[in-house]
Amino acid sequence: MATENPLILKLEHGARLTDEDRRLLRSVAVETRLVDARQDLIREGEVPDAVHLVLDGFACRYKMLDDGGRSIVAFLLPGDFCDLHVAILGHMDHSIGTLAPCIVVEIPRVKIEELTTHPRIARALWWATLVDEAILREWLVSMGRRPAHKQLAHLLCELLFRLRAVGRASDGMFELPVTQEELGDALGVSTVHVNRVLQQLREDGLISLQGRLVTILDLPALTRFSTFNPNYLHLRNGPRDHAVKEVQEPRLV
Amino acid sequence: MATENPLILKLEHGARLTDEDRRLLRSVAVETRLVDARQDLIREGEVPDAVHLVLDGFACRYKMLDDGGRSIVAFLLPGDFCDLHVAILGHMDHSIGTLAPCIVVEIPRVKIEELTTHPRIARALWWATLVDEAILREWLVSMGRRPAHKQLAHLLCELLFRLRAVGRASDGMFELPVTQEELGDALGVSTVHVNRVLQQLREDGLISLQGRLVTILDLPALTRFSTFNPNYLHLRNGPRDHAVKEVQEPRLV
DNA sequence: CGTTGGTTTGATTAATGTCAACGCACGTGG
DNA sequence: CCACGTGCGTTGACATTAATCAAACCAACG
Repeated sequence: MATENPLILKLEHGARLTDEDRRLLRSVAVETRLVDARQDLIREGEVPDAVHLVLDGFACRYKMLDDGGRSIVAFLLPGDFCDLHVAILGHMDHSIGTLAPCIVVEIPRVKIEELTTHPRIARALWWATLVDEAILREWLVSMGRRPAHKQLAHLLCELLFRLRAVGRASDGMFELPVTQEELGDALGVSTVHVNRVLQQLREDGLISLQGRLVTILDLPALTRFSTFNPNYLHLRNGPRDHAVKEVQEPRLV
Repeated sequence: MATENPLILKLEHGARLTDEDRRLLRSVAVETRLVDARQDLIREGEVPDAVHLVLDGFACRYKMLDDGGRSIVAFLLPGDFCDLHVAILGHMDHSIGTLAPCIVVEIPRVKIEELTTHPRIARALWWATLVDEAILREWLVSMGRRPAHKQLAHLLCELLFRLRAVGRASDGMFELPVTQEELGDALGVSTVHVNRVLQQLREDGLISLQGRLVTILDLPALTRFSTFNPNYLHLRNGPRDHAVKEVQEPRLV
């Protein structure tokens, strides 16, 4: 099922979708576009009127600093929206760029408005936004209170869970098409330090790296080491676990 | 106008409210409750069904770490919602506690749903959520890429702008009823270091501290020093600038 | 007064940054 | 097929930032 639309796979965690919902969601992901690695999808200050959705690849939100440094504040994985919100905020306060080659869709704003007339989809999109926020909070905790090796270990756990939720990881293995410099920009740490910390995790037998393929060798140990608790991702236990009992839909908006 | 309902003052930055909207918003802020300093409003894991709104005082979102440390991931100022979202996510992935004595309102979920049937209010609440997210991103940048003194300076600039937006700061002065330990928990820095960094800012003539009263002595210099750019707060230039031309209301939800 | 919570100081150590160089794989043009 | 350039990973020596530990200090308050 790894080739199923990652958006749907993801949103299933946020709301109980009907076949009709799924059909509708599939219909927005038709006019795909292939974008090279290291291309900007949107830049800080711009006012786009379409919403970008990543269907495949690896992208990020980032801010440039005046000293030329870059701070990556989020990784965007298959199924992630880039700028669902920007219509309300007016202009982008950060940029979005690909890290690896990506398949993206540009969804016109009217289409989004149409989607959100469907209560379960609207709820799922809210859910996705709020999970993004929860991830930001957890990154802040990592950045502020965890030493670099635990921070990196925590990030790898998060990526494993998020990628698994969209069928992009299996058996503790996933692709991380990112340079150590980019990792450093996400961790707030120098490239040199990323390299050393990575070595330590390998020496400790927690992970292995073959090219850009990450293998989590001992997830329980890595989880313990980084004090990772997946609660903040608000995923259902099993992906697509339809056996969970029905919850009311509190149409917040 | 500093005693006007801070929620309304804040939301005016996010949408063009009508008198009717304002009347409605005022009506939710009636059954206020006084909460002592250092009390939890909600704890991680709980599933509250009311929404908390801070009307006065100083609160924070935080997460506890297993080593006993605390990470403060947001400051909640007058006009800020604590948990507008939690209905959708199910359970809290962090706690919320007061730092100073607070006046809070608990708004039942139905009331929120009623509010969001009004398009301008719905839009304003979306806006508030997205600004919270933007603030998180900026904190992440600060944490990852700014040395502690710039990080602290940046935070003070942010607080000045946010408090000014709700009429709680004037002339570059505002109350910061927070201990240095709590500041450290927010900056991801030890108490001792907060103290030293604070001294430096005072020695450099950028700020002054009399008790819990912060005075920004040289805002342009502090802004430059911390590379603060208020864009991410998405405030209108002048508070309540009704001269701005009408923008369409993209009822996202 | 003595206690308590918060701030301040100094000495020492640990984490991470910076600079500089090297190695290695890959691709490209001669 | 080879020489070279380029991007990325790796290493070592050294500098800086911030953590830790411990103590002193200070004001508020019962």
